[in-house]
Amino acid sequence: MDKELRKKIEEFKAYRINKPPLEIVEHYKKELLAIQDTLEIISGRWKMQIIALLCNGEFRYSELEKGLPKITPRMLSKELKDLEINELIERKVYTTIPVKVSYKLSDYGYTLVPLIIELTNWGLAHRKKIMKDKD
Amino acid sequence: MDKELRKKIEEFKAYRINKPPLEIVEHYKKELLAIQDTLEIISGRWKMQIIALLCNGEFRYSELEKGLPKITPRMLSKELKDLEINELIERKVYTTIPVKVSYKLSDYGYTLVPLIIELTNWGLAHRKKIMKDKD
DNA sequence: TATAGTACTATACTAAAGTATAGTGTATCT
DNA sequence: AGATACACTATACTTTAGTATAGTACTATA
Repeated sequence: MDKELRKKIEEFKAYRINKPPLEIVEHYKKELLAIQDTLEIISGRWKMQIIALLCNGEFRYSELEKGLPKITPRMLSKELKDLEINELIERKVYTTIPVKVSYKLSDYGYTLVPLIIELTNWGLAHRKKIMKDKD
Repeated sequence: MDKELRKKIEEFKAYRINKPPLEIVEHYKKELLAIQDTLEIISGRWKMQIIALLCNGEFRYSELEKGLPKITPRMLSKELKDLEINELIERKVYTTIPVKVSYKLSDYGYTLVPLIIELTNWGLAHRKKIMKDKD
């Protein structure tokens, strides 16, 4: 465990409160809600795969379909709509014939980067740990 | 958007690849899997609430029930089992009569701290943004 | 012998997330 | 007139997550 992490944990522990369980949950209510909000926005089978694609450029609907061969159109359009509602991606319609629609990560979408890095790092480390524990 | 964040985003963007969609998803396969692993471990209605409680001390099964009045015993014991399997929490049995069982966050569990902080901060900022956008 | 306390487990159900498959609207090309 | 391209939408279904409610195993105390 590196020094940076230790420090963060110690800082975090400084906020602990010594109260009965119900009061603790109440005390962290706002933070817990924030966590659930975030998780709702990025969880699910497809959200992060779509975000990963759009981190690498602007793609058309049909290109996204090619990148995710197992997604159904219903799911793809629903997920894109959700991401757009949360302003993480931008949808642009080209009035060519036939129409083309392209999607890209918005500047706001890129604010997810630190979170994406943490999710990735923790997951990679966890896999290593699980493997090591098996021996 | 602060300087730190900008820097992280620029670093992140340096890893972008210019390839067809299918190859991009393939290229980030390992990282996407890691993200899904992490999300699976901390997602759901109860996981973070339990973790939040256990960040603040050691609690008995019945105390956790009091902290989360709406959880069913089936869910509570299932979630605790999951968290224990992933070694995020430690279960200790006191052979008193009647038996007492207590749970606490493990040292490994505390490695989630940076992630918890990111999830919280992003969620709080997002709520602010959504509120501001409404005006 | 019956009741109570602790930490659960079992069974059946409902709700949410995701899948399968077919169809729509617009406009060009053959 | 019919086929094709693109970006979806509609309906029905299955799977997973979570809920409701009752019951178990152990032992002590009344």
